[in-house]
Amino acid sequence: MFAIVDCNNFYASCERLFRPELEGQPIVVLSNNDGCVIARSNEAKALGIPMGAPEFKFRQEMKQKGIHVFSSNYPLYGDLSARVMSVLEYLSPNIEIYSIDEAFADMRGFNHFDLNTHGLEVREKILKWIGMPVSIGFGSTKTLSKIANRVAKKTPKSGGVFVFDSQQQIDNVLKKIAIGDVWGIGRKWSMSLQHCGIHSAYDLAQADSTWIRRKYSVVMQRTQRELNGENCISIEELPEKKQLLVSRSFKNKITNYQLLRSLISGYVARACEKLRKQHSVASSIQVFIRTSPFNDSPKYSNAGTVSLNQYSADTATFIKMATYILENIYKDGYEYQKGGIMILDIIPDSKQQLCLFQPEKYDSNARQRMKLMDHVNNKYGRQTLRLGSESKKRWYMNQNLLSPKYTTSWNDILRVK
DNA sequence: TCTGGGGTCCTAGGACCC
DNA sequence: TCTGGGGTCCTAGGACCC
Repeated sequence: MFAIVDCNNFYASCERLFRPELEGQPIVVLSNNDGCVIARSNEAKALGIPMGAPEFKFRQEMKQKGIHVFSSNYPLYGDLSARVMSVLEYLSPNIEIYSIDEAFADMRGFNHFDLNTHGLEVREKILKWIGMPVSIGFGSTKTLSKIANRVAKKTPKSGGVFVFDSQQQIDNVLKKIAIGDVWGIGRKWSMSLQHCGIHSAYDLAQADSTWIRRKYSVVMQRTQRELNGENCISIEELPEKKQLLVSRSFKNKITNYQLLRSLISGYVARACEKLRKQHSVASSIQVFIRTSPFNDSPKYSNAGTVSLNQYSADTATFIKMATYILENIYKDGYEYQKGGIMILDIIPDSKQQLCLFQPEKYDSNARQRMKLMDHVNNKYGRQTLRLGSESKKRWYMNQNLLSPKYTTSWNDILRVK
């Protein structure tokens, strides 16, 4: 048995938490750079604001309809997420944090529990202690628990919790779930399946398995098996990242190499922080830059990768590599709209193969420096210590509608009269 | 004027090896 | 005239997720 806990309209709920007067009001949260809508409260959904809507196209409409619009505030969301996750130990000892607002729980061994009651209790705790509304679904596979979660969310009388218990009940629900709403079936596959007469989750469960495998892939076949109660996707506790990506769209188009370089350096620094935080090292880095795909100005996009013959997590080393790549792919005369870096070939620090001619893990001086830098930055805030090549402002983004960092910044703490 | 960011897994095809 | 069989590794691209 699995459970999935999913925060309702997470980002919108976070913004509402410190602005209780917004309860019942429509809210949307914008992507980085205030580009497009990435989260909506139920009220905003009801007013017809689509997911992914470009902000500038809907600005008038949102204003007119009295929708409260926020820039995304990741320090706030990250902190509230961590608080919600910490309460989940009351649900099960074995939790997999699946995304910022979702976690799976391994419910094996809970056979003698009344899962519905148990779920309702945990839901109540999270609501009371954190103020975050969540939905919880229980099913015999991850895919079925996702569907149970959907039922919990859409059925008010469920109280936010739904448990699949009989096959009859599963069949009845699956018949009502549109194929595109199944976890693992996206837009492309959904269209194709419907073309073949498969319209509901039930249809997919009943379809010929070898045909699914042949026409699509093992991936979809797995989803089908999961719908039929066969466990194919297991719980993984905090899997380490195999690649790390940091990329941003720029506030204004960039035509200046120096600025681009300093931003790219900042991205590298951020990625290396993440790398060290998960106690890993890596040997390759990729840098990419591109012009806007949306306008008529000349298009250019390029990327380059370099590898080291040694593993490292040293920011300076990776910045050097990134700069080398950038020098090679940068071309004058274009208006760059986006750039990013990817750290590849990541392995746990403890498992690295030492080099025959350099029988030391990455340079111990560098290691010391990074340790110090992380320590200072954890204590006094990001970029308190940074490398000279990094831009002072790491992101170069629009965030015109940003809410305070209520829970992570002393300066932003809520004042109560 | 203005269109997000960060991940995973699988497959096919090419280069290369013996 | 006729030119094998069995592998590995890497990369790019396409699907998916939140």
